[in-house]
Amino acid sequence: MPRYVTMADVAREAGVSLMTVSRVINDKGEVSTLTRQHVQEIIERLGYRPSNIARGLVTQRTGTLGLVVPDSANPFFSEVARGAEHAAYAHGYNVFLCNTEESTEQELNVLKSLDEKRVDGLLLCSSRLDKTALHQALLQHPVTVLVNRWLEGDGVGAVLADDRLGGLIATRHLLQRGHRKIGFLAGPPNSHSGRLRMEGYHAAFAEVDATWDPEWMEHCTPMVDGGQAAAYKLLTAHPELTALFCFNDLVAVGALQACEELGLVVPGDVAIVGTDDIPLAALVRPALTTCRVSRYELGKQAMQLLLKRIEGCLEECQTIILKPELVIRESAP
Amino acid sequence: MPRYVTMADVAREAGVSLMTVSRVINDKGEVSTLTRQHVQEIIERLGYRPSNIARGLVTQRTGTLGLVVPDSANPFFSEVARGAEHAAYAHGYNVFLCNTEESTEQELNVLKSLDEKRVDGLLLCSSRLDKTALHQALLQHPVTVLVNRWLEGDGVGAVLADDRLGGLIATRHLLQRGHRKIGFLAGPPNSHSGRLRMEGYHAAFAEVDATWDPEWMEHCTPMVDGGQAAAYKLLTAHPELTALFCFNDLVAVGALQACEELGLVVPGDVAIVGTDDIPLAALVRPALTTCRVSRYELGKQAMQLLLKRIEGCLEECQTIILKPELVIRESAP
DNA sequence: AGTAGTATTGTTAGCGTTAACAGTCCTGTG
DNA sequence: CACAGGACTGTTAACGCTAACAATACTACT
Repeated sequence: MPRYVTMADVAREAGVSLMTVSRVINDKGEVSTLTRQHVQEIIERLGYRPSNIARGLVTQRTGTLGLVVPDSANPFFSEVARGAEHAAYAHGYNVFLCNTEESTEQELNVLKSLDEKRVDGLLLCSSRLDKTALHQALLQHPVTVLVNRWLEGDGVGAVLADDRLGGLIATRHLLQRGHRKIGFLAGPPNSHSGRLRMEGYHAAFAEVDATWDPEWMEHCTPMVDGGQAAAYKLLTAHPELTALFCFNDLVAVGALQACEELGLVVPGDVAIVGTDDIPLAALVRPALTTCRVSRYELGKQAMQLLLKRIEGCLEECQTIILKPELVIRESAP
Repeated sequence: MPRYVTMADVAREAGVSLMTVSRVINDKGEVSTLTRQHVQEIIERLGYRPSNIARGLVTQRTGTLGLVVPDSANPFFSEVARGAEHAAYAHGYNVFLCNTEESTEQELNVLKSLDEKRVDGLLLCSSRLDKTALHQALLQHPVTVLVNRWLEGDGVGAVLADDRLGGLIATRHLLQRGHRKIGFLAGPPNSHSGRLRMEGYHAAFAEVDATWDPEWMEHCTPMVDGGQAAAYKLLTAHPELTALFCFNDLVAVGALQACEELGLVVPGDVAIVGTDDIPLAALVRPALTTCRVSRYELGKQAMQLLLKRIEGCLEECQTIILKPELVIRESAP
């Protein structure tokens, strides 16, 4: 088993001290160009790679960040992750991308594990933990930024889409087109975004003095089959519904499928509005009307906020709120 | 800045030696139940989390694996990643998921960075590096498994979809339906899978003594817009084509869009076969006929192979080949 | 030549953990 | 009662690196 080449090997080979090699590696001035070149040659020749873990032990910084998402295969989060990773790379950080698989238990596991890895910071997307559990978990971590989740009180950063506004403009659009009986596929019961969208949904009804029925709402897993099952149930139980507002686009695609099964034409019989504008939204037929916040931007801004916080900006770097816009396509013209 | 709690803190508080705490943490027998409980209490109370990096320094194992993919937002790789992550988690490992953004430069960066992080093993998907560069890069890494890429010679593991067979059965299907002029959207020129699919594509023609024209092939980026542009070009230049075989499903979706633009009906005017069976494939209209290898399985098997290799199985744990199957849908019935 | 100042290099200690070995304290046996 | 042998606990020295300080060599002056 060939050991890794260490700095000591390089130093011996080059006939200089450890510190000189260290200075060359970290480009900390104070080394004559001659020795620098010589050392660099040896490094090259020996294929030396400094050990980040030894370095981390002494500097207390690992150059590593944690990025926690419910499901990295979900196009929403994969775009957020891309934005976040780009920003991190640009600053010389690496990222641990962790899935919670929508399970709070797994989420706690992942947080613990990132803690033990001594990540320099944490980007936590759409946490499903309740307030106290989240608070408790974050106590351990030095610097954290939440995405799509608000936690009152102490200094964690947050980047949010204005979900209430999203629910509002989506529902308002449907009401403007004359719909009055609008179902809501609400996603997981413990989703914060889901609750805010519901608020917006209700607020839109209030704006036009229309009333809504709590029976028109149905929770579901935030995926295609969840949306399909919930839409099927809702449309069967409430044939009076002429529109559906959906927790996200995958759910909306599920709703599309349910309509097809039930022989309902979209948007003729039922109009459908999704949320997120995932790539798929434009590709399904009919293409989805949906509520967009740039996911890439969300991830990028969040990571930049995290990096600023790591560098000590705490007062000014608290919360960023991104406004959604409605993308009107065929499913609810 | 509140320091992390260290093992020394726990030891002092509990009135025992460092080693005793270490033994409790690692569950290495030889500790009386009484002290064990006592120490565990203190650990709990102090919220102690062992430092993986200090541990890594002495044990020479980080409990961390590298997973390198061209684009984690691509549904193909995100499923592979899921499979791989699950397998890794099940064995107590964490995973660095890294994107190469389809750039060889970025790929080298990422590999270097993982090396410096001292990952215990490396899963490298669809590497775009050429033979010597790849070989060179892997010299540094202790244990590696390649996915979707073959590298002759020395001991790296590999998990492959039988891409040649995939190209063969897809093209054979089209030939059986009477198509004779079949275009090929070949993906990036340096893609190994692409080359193998081309072989299969040619082999299928040979089976029925038909001939193909090299002009029917067009390279493209492996994404929707790449496929669209290439399909547009190909179908304009060669109106005689009645079918397209595509590097992957995203490319196939692009081809679908190109047909729409050109007023060509799928499958009536042009039949389209994709590869990979990403979730989108079943959702677009017309739904895509495509060639599937379980991506989740691919990732899982690859990770299991990697873990076995880490544990020392080198002879028996070389190569796994997964056979694809054709999923027939509307785009090429 | 002597000296202050600067550029360059070296030395020491310690980051938080574990491997390896060295005790210490029992318990049962001859 | 002495003692082997297990059960438990402690001590020491790394792991590979950098911060902080110490030493040396060189430069340009007076």
